[in-house]
Amino acid sequence: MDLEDGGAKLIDVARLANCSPATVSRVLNGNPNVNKAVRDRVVRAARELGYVPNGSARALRSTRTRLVGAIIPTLDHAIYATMVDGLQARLSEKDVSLIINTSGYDIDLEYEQARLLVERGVESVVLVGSTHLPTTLAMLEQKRIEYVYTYTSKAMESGASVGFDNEKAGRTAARYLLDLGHSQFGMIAGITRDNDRAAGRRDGFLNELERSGIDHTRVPVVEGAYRLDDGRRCMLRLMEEDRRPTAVFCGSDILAAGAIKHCHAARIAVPGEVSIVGFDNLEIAELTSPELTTLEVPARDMGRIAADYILASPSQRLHLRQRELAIRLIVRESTAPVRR
Amino acid sequence: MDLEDGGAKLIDVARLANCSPATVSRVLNGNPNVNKAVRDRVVRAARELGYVPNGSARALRSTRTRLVGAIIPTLDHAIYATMVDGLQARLSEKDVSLIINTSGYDIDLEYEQARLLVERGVESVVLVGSTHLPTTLAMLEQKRIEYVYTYTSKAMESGASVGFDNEKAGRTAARYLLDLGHSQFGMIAGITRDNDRAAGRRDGFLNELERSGIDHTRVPVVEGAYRLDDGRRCMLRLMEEDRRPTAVFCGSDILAAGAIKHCHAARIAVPGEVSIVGFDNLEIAELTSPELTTLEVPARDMGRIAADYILASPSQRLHLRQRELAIRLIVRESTAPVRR
DNA sequence: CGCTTTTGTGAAATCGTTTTCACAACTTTT
DNA sequence: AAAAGTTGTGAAAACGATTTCACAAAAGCG
Repeated sequence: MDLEDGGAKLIDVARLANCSPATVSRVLNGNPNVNKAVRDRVVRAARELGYVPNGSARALRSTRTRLVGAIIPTLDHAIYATMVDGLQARLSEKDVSLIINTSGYDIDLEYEQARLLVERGVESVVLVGSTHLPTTLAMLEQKRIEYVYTYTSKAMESGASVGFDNEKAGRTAARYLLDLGHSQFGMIAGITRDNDRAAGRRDGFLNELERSGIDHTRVPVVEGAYRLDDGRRCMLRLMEEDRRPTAVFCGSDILAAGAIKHCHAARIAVPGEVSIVGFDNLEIAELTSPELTTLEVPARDMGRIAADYILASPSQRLHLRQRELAIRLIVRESTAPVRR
Repeated sequence: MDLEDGGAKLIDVARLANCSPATVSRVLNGNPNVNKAVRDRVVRAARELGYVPNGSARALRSTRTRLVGAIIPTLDHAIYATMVDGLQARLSEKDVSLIINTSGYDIDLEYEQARLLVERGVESVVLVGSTHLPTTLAMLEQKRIEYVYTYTSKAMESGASVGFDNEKAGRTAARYLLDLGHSQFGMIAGITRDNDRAAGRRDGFLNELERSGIDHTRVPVVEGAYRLDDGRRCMLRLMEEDRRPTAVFCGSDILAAGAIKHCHAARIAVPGEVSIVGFDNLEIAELTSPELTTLEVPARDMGRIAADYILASPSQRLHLRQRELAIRLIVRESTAPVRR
């Protein structure tokens, strides 16, 4: 067996199988109009030579790359990592490869990354949320690249979306806490700048409170990055308010876990003095004490469903353009009726 | 501005800039031998047409794809997600794209994925651990594709590696617990099948005990998947032993967190009755109560350093082939001297 | 001022596939 | 048995860039 430089090419297979390159190409692409005998010869020749097709050449000629791009804020947050895991798993079942980029919540950087993805010839792009540069979307449209929003269910003029309604989720949290009899609220939100999801949760939460006659301008809202420390710091701030909240909604389980840690340190009883609701239902929600009441986000499903959309034929896609997933309230031990 | 089908190509830019395709190519690739005036015309023309190069064509002709592949067990485990995050961040600074595949700890699937990566023309591949099919490595070598092992520091005949010594880590845990005066041990290991890292930690742990005169065959070792539930179940099993261990080493913080949960449920005092050591230093290590003593794994650094290796020139690479990172013991509250 | 070297540019070949088109050899239909 | 349709195959063009080579013009040299 030759140890040639780059390895065998299609024409070498053709020579060995004693047929034309066209025929080899047909066999490799499953074209049925090839004589069984020839087909076998080709397959054997390809195997013998350890032939691996050149994807670039194939992509160039066929204009199909079987490449998908995803631009997410970070892989350091489990909800995105899990989403990508689901996405990748489904795509790779169909031999579609996933290029992934993290933007660190920076939509300008996101644009640069989208540009590179376009250059690479991705056929679809998965985005997170609905806040993007207009140029980013324009570029994708101009190049006829499918794109899918995740983590949001807002109806967009273009592009598909698979996610949930962040405002509704915020309202759900508010409703639940109101029903427990609370009237003093606080919120620890994620950084809302360029983050429609964090903003949506906050707005939904405040709106629902307002609807129940609570002046939302008097509800303290502090923002923190998705880190334990920030959760702790934010909770400290909330507890310094004149009227301490008895119920705090956090934009992420991480923030909530930090908040609980602060309460431990400050000897504030949870849920005795303050009820805490998280968001995401990460694994850590079962590790805090008390265990965390939270809203479950279907991260893996979003990835899978986004993949299904991408893999669907253009005609099937029409039915799948908009997909709102349910979020569930998971009641554990960090919430309780207000104490009189 | 035309809304043509696929968008402008290089030759269109050439026409608009009134020069040859060759010159456009030179400008786009930063070749310095181009007159300033022409260069400006080309840049302007490209911008005006919204020109985006066709990566496949470029890759085909130049045989450089600027594509890297990574095959990891899963993104659902923070240590891998974080590693990939670091890897991607560094690579994208240099406009290198990362294709990622998850193999679910299955080395046969890993081979299939490697094959697809080769077909896509990746120039390097990042692998996890040192357990791989020989065919996988042979294929990469035959195609002259660089590969980097992570999470291991074993000296391999070929390929580079960046990681740490899992056995040494296991010994460190054992030493620490021995020094606290413990003599009854147990271990909750990750699934060791096809997982050299999990096996290494276990072997190192048991070897160090043996060296201190403890018959390692009498140290109960149970294996669990990296899930809270498995940690709980495994701890239950250990605590049913005739001689209850007073010190348990876990192959992952997740398992350790599960173990602690079991102890809570079973009213076993940690660290009063049993000391627990985790592995990874995930965020959750600060969330358990008591907080978890653990070994810190430099996940992000591994990704970054792997990227540096990949981005280095062939001559620089020689110095970087082997990189062992330190792991640190982080002492928190889940461990204490043995009780008499 | 002629001779070599450098600089800037374009024409054409090339990368490794897929696709289109043509065509021979069989089948089926009428 | 002639006309029409299938089937299986190959030759050659095409995909969109980069690279090689050639060559004119400008610059440097003695």
